[in-house]
Amino acid sequence: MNQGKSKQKIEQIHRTIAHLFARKGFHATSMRAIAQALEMQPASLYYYFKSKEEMLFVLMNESMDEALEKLKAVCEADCSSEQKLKDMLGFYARFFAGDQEREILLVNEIDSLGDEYRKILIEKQRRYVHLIRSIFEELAKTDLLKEIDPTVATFAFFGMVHYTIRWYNEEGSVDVTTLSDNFVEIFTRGILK
Amino acid sequence: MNQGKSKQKIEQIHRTIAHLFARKGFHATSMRAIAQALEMQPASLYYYFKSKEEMLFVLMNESMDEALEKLKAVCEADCSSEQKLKDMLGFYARFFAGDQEREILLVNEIDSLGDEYRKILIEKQRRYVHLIRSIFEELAKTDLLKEIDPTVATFAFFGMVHYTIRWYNEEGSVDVTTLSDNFVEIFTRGILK
DNA sequence: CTTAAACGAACAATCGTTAGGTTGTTATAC
DNA sequence: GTATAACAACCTAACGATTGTTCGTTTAAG
Repeated sequence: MNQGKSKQKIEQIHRTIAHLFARKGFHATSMRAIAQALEMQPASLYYYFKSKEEMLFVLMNESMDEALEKLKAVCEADCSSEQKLKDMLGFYARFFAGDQEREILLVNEIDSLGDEYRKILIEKQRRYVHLIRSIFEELAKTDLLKEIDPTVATFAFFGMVHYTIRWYNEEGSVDVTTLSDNFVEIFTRGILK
Repeated sequence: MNQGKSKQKIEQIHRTIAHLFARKGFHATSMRAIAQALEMQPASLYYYFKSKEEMLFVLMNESMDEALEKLKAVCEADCSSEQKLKDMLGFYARFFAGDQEREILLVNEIDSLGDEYRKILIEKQRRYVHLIRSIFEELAKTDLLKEIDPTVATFAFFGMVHYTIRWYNEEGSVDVTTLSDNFVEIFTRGILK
């Protein structure tokens, strides 16, 4: 039953590494700095990961799978496409405003991975973008969407949400629900009266 | 009159370095790689820059000054606040869709700078955000703006635009004008009919 | 004769990584 | 119950490679 490497410990290690990678960047974070943060010797890290690159991949892959799973649930729900859009926007805004340090890696560090690792994540990202595009296409089919390029719409949305990790502070004056609601309103109806 | 270091050569050097920093990231680009791209020896770079960090700062500072100047022109124009908003959105979208490699540095590599350099840019960025916020406040005063947090609106817009450099290709199916128009439409009136 | 613009060679420091050893705990054999 | 094997979870010490940078020198132009 025991798979060794107790779940708890592993989770703490992952969290610490994600924190460092997110704050300083992958290349600017040395194995020695990671080891120090975990009160370990650099060599000990190789008991948990086979390389520095694998560290980054494992973290990103976890986040990606989680995001993909949740998004799929929203897309497969039995409701109108307009409701789906709003659900999706809401979920996504929350997701990125919440556990930021993991998601910042997905946005910033894709190119820090080698070809093999990157290919895996790009493929998942492709499925991801496809799911979101499908919502826009549904909207277009029911004639609810303006004549806006679906690609532009998709990435305008990604940009809006992904960028939250650069400025948003959960302890600040804007709470997550307001943020999410504002995003939905801006994206669907715009900022002007 | 001749300040040495002919303008042309310097410009080419800056362009090449910006390209490398933008594509691979600051920390992942070595001085040797830069030298090779310029068909120089690593030591020769120190005739033009006193350090690697100064390279990054000079590039970012140039871009920042350029952006700030242009934005100021838009904000000080004599026209309605709604027109200002649209001008600003248009200018900004174009700015980022155009000379992407310089702007990607502004968005991605702020934290790669040491404290002194970063402080200078943060201050300029502060002035920048303030200019944009002032437009939103003007709109609110004339009761054109919805009840949306101005901070959220500002950064929603930044996000939308800054993210273009991650996906937009000028040679693709969407031209810059369409992109800019779509951004303005989404941001002011939303994607739904 | 000066100076701009480069060069080759080397510097100390740091990088990711590995080899091999030392613990403490747990499961099995006697 | 005690010895023994096995293993997880670390360690120390060092490896070769690469990092940003500096040194003193050379070349070309005015």
